[in-house]
Amino acid sequence: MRKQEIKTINKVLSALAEQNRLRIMAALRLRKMAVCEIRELLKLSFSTVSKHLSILKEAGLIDFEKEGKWVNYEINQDLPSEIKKILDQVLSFVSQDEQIKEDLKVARFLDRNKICPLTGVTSKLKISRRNKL
Amino acid sequence: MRKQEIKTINKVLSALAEQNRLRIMAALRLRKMAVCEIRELLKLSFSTVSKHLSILKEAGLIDFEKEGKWVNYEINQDLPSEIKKILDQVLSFVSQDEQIKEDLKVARFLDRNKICPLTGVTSKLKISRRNKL
DNA sequence: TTCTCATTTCGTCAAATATCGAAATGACAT
DNA sequence: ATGTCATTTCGATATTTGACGAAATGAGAA
Repeated sequence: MRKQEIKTINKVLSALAEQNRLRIMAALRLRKMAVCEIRELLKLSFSTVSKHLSILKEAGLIDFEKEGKWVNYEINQDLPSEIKKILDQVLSFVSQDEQIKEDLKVARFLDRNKICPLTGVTSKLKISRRNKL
Repeated sequence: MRKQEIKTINKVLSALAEQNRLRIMAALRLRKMAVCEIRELLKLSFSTVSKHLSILKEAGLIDFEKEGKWVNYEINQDLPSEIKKILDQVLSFVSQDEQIKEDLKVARFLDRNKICPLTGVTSKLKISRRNKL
């Protein structure tokens, strides 16, 4: 079995080499968050946020746990120490960034119960479900 | 002036998030190298190698100096300490990789004077130059 | 000046990526 | 079992990226 650290690190670096995913990681360092909260923070579509999360998950950087109808994402607590060091360095560097600072302020006050019902995609769903029958 | 650490780190991470560029960085940690040596190591075309080098340069990770007809690339000695820490962590991690280990062995014995003249792209160039007149 | 040759730039192509809206999923409440 | 709702998956599209060969560049040699 050939050692392929380069593959591992490549996945991690690729996952981190995107602004929205860095914002997600920075926010998750503050606290665990549901997808809809992250969506509100980044102002992206659900599908896009979900994709970003799956990339971070695939790289082993984050994990999730289900809580009722929500899925809470959090930074993986069992990261290999070398990867953890890199992540910490990266996140401590971006913590100086104005956008990230603002994100953290916003994230403190995000309330999933207020944010999530307000997406307004309900009626269309009903119709398409009805057609299926 | 808005602090944009996220842009900076994004450039660095994007530059490092590619296997061939990681191989280049690992090799340059061993010693400075000319483009043709790097080309030989990676077995890619000159244009591709040149592009990789420009991306690493643009991210501030490497520098070059001219030496006669060669251009020697080397790791930037004046990296901000936070970036240097990240780079060191990344390179120390990949140093365990089999491909990288092999690269380093090869890099020790690469001789630019033997490698570079053997590319065999000469005659075509002469023709195109002649047409220009 | 003119030639040579290492390197860079340009144009193109295929593959990968970021994004979206629509539809599917799946857990909880009714 | 049915409906609701947060989330994921799918399909389409626009952009970016990695790769190449051909041509341009530019410094040193002749």
